[in-house]
Amino acid sequence: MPELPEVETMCRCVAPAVGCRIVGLLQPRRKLQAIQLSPPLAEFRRGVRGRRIAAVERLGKRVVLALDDGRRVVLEPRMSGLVLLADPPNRSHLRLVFRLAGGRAAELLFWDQRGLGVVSLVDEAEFARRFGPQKLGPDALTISAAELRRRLGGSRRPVKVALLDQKALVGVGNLYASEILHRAKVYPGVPCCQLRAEQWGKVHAAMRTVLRLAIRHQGSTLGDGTYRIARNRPGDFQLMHRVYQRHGAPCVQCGRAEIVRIVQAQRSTFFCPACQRRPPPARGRRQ
DNA sequence: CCCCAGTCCTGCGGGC
DNA sequence: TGCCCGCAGGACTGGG
Repeated sequence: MPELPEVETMCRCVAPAVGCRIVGLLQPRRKLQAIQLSPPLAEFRRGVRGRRIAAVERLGKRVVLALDDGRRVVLEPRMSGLVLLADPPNRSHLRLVFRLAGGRAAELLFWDQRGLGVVSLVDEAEFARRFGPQKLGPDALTISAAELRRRLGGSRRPVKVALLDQKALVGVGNLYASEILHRAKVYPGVPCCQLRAEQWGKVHAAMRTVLRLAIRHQGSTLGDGTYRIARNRPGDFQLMHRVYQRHGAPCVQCGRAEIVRIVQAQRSTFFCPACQRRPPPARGRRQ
């Protein structure tokens, strides 16, 4: 499931598409549901044909192609999508092919096994409305510790659930949220409003450490194997996971406890009960 | 506003 | 061998 490190890796891999002109758009129709395209294919094709790709940018967990007319193609991999220049995991789940000319890449591909991905062509106004700062918070790699605390510190939600809120900050998903809190030694169930400033500092530092390290390792390829990088190779940050999907295994940090799996907001959370102690109940005030 | 539950989708693994 | 079910969860929607 592509989160910030995986999407950053995709953006770096498709950077050679910058400068290319889009000369065609194909939607291979196999026995699969079509992914959500907005606007629909014919209008989308008219909109991108002849346009030059001026930039490839990451917006949280999305890949954005900035076109030379000011419009943007926003590619959302969601659960199992990939943005690639070549060598998708297979041809049967290839959803969208941008034919390119005049540069260093021949095609830009959107591949998606599960088909939950979404691809949109938007003008300036629609981009601001759907993907602007009202909808999406600052990037997890550039937000300051103070801003993180300001945006989440008042919430009564468990900190792990709040880290996934893309209105507060973008880029953190289910996998990295568990890894971040383990490094920060913060119990995932603690309400945000009970975290002290010093603990927000630790969460912020751990977030930067984990995400940067994961980018260096080109992201995490999980058991389903759908996440691939260039030349159809897996990432390797999964080899460095300390808690995610390691329930029942000993904690590599303390060696004293087994990693535990719980469910929060219908999603799996993994943590070490020794390193990430549940804080004592608040005292001193009635109720 | 805040927060939760349901929905979309496909592949896979468990149970029988 | 095959079928059904549950599960994986990012982002959106509807409702309390």
